[in-house]
Amino acid sequence: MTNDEKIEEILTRGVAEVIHLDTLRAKLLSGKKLRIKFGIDPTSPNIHLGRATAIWKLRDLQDLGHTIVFIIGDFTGIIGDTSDKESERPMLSRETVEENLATYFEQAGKILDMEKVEKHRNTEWLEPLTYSEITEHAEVFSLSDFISRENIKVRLDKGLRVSLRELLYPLMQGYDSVAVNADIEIGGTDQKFNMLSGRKLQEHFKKEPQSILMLDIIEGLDGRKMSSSWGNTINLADTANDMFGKVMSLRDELIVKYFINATRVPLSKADEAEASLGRGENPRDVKLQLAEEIVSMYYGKDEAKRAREAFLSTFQKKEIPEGIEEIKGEGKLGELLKAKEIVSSMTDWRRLVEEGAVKRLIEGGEEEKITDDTILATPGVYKIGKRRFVKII
RNA sequence: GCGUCGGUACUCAAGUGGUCAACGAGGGGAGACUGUAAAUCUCCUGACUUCGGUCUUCGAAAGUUCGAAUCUUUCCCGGCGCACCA
Repeated sequence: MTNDEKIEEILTRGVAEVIHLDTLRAKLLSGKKLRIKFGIDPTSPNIHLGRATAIWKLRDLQDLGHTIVFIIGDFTGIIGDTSDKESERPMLSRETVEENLATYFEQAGKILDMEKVEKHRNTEWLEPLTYSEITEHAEVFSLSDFISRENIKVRLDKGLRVSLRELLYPLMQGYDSVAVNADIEIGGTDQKFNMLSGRKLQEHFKKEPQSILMLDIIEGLDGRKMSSSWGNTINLADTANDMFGKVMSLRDELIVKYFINATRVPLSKADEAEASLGRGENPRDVKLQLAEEIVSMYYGKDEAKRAREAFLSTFQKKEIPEGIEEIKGEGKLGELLKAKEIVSSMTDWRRLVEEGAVKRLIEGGEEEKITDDTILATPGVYKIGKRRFVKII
C-alpha cells in the first residue's frame, strides 16, 4: 500500500464522520508532522474492543510518523462526562483516577509504540486556570448549545437532574485541544460535541481549529453499544480464551463490521467474509476466523490458535477444558461450592440441581445428573450448566 | 425559603392497607433445539430450610393497625413551580 492509499484507508475505514474531510486529507498529505490528540477517560482502566478501534487508528497515524498526544483526563475524570449516559456520572476521587491509569498504558502498549507517545495530564493546564479565564472560555458557548444536546435534553425532559458541573466538561475537553495544539482529534461519535468545542476554543484563541475524525461505535455482547458501564465489553485484558469465546458469542450480523472496525486485515478480507456469508456459509465458521484474528492481534498467532482449539474442544466436542478450578474440601457439595462462590447461595444451588444443571462427569465421556442437593462432595469433575467446571480433589 | 411530586430488588418500572418476596421489561442463570457461549422457544432469578415452613427486604427512623411497600410524623435525597438574588 502506498502512503496515499493508507491515508485514504485512515479516512474511511471504520470512520463514521469527519469534520472537514478535505481539510484533513490535505493536512495528512502535506507531509507535515501532525499532532493527534486522543483523550483518555480514566473512569475505567479497561480498554475494550470499542475503544481499541480508536487506538488502532492512532497506530495507523503513528506509523505514518505523526505524533500521538495522549491526554489523560485526570481532571476531567474527576468532573465526569455526560456524553453518552442518561444518568449523571459519579465524580471520581483522585486516588481512583491514579489507580485506573496504572494499567491503561500497559494495555495501550499492545497497540501503540508508547515510547513515542506524548503524554499529558490535563490537570497540568486546567488546574491553574483562574475564574476569569474560565469565564472567558464559557463566553464562547451559549446555554442552548448545551440544552439542545440529545442526552441532556432527554434528561431534562425526563425531569432528571443535570448539574452545572457537567456543563463544564466540554469546556475543559475543548481547552485541552488549545493546550496541546492539536491538529486532529480522534474519538467516537459520542464525543462529537466535546470535540467540536475544541474547535470553537481554538478559534477563540486564534489557532487553526483541529480536524475531527469520528469512529463508528461498535456493538458489544448484548447488541447494545459496547460500554464499560453496560458490562458488555470484550477487554484487551481478557484472557485469550475468554476473548475468543466472547467474539463467538457476538450476533452474526456484526461479523463484517468487526472485521472492518476491530481488525486490521485488508479490507478485501472483510468483503470476502461478507460474500461467503451471503452465499449461505455457516456464520460460525466465519466467526471462528474473526475470533482467531482478533485474539492474534493481542496475543499473537500461536495463542490465538490455542484459544480456537480450546473453544472447539469445550463447546463443540464437549470436552473438559484445561485448567479448571480445583477445590479441596469435604462435606456437602452444595456448601463447598457456595463457600468457593461458584454458586451464590444454597437456594441458587438447589435451583440448579432441580433444573438438572449439575452433572458429574464419569469415565468415557458419560455424565451423571446430580438430583440430590444434599449430596456429599466426592472427588471428581463436576459440570454446572454449560460452562462452569469444577474439580473436587 | 415556600409549595408540590417522587425515592420499590442488578437496572428500568408497576403496585397505593391484607390475595406481596412484590406485575412487566432489560440484564443474569438453566433447559430444549441448533449452526456457536448466535438466533428462537420454555422455565428460574431475596435468603435459610428436616421441604412442613421460617426469616429479611420497597430512602431512614418512629408511629397507627389484628395486619403496611401502601396510612401518619420527622429526617435524608432528587425533580418541578414560585420566591429570593450577588
